[in-house]
Amino acid sequence: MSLQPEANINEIGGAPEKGRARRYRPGRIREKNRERIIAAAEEAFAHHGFRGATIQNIAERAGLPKSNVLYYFSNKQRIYSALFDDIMSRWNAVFSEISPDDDPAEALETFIRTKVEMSRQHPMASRLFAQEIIQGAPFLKDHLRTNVREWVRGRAKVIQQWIDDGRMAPVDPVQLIFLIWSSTQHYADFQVQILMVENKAEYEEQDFEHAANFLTDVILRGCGLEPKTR
Amino acid sequence: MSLQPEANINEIGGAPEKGRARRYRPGRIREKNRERIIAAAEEAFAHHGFRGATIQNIAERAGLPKSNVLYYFSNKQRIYSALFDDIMSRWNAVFSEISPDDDPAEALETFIRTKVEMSRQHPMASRLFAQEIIQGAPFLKDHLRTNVREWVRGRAKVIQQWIDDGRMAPVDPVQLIFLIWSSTQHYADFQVQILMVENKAEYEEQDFEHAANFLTDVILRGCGLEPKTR
DNA sequence: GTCTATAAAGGGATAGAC
DNA sequence: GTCTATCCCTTTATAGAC
Repeated sequence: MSLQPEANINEIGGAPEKGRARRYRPGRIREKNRERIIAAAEEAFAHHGFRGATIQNIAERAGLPKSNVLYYFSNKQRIYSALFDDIMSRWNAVFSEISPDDDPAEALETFIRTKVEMSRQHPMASRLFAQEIIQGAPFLKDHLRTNVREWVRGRAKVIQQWIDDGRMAPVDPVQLIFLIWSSTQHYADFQVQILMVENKAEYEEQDFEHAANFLTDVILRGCGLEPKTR
Repeated sequence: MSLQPEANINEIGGAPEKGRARRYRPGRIREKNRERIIAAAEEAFAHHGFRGATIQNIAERAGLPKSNVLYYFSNKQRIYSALFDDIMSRWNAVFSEISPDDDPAEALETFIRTKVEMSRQHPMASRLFAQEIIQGAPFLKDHLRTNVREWVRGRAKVIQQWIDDGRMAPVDPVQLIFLIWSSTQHYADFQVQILMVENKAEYEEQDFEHAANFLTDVILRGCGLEPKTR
């Protein structure tokens, strides 16, 4: 994610060191290290929250000395913020492109399945986000109040239009969005509980399909719709 | 919670200090302080997780000096564990007394409404529990693997019986329990997000009723049932 | 039972050698 | 760009005066 295209801007300005034919582009190590730190930080913060996570721990996970981490990100907060740039943009992309002309069942099913898929592919990101919200959203409060709020209002409007057109049962659109968020994210955030209850060491591919099918069935039927797929 | 009945055991052994007619029972201050610490710790741990919370912060919230907190609970872990005694027992009581003879719609509706009510009355407890699970359940793993697992199996069995008797749609009982957990706890755990999106400073009484009505409608209909109340 | 003092360890962040 | 050494602060926990 956020990898730049092959032709790197840095190549233009960078003087090849002492004329030797180096195979590295300038900034390449930088990029790689930043990514390793980002990945390590996602785990650390998801595991312990902002205060509980330590730079030392992030450095260890990234396989770098502590001061190296602080060389790339000048302080703890910068690391934390950097994580949410990726997360929020991914997050925003789901269910954004709906219109009143779409088929409600199809659109909602895609929304649910995409969210379950995100829980599968980015569980750490989901947990990190959950931590931030549970802790009172100190860093994301503004973002929630503006961007997320607008996003929800936009989607709710479309759902309300479907209801007004008699194409689905009259349920509160905003609550419906909350229901889909909570039920799908649960598979990432409460993974340990689910695994313990189901007596498994880890998820299998079919578990997510099963979960997505279940949620699609119940929620769509709950909205007076019939699932299209399968 | 966990308040003992009026006749206090301690009264038997306690010598009334210097013969004066004291109005305190021995151990009464102790009890009161313990409760204040418990309440303060719930907030602190819910806010910052185990590592992120500090004894200093708990002491401040409780209005006691730090060493006083460590006098009552010998270390940080003891405070943390003590919290879950209360939480897990409350938690266990909900939806426990169901039988295959019960009406599915009525039983599920009660389950949903009780859980929403718990989110309203004990949001800190819910957040604390969520934190613990997201962080990998280091303290509750055993409890999940044994008690919670058995609890879910028992309830799922009853739901499955309802399905086999043709009294509700054939949905996965365990997934249904997860759905009800996640969707109801969401109102406590993600409170900040919900408030920001709905542009409110705090919840009002009607919000919870509205949420409970919505969830009852959608989930019961999703299970091929009709809500009884209202 | 309460509180001050303090030991011992760990945390974030910076300076500066390489 | 990398890494060691280090400063300074906070944290947990204990000792011991009151």
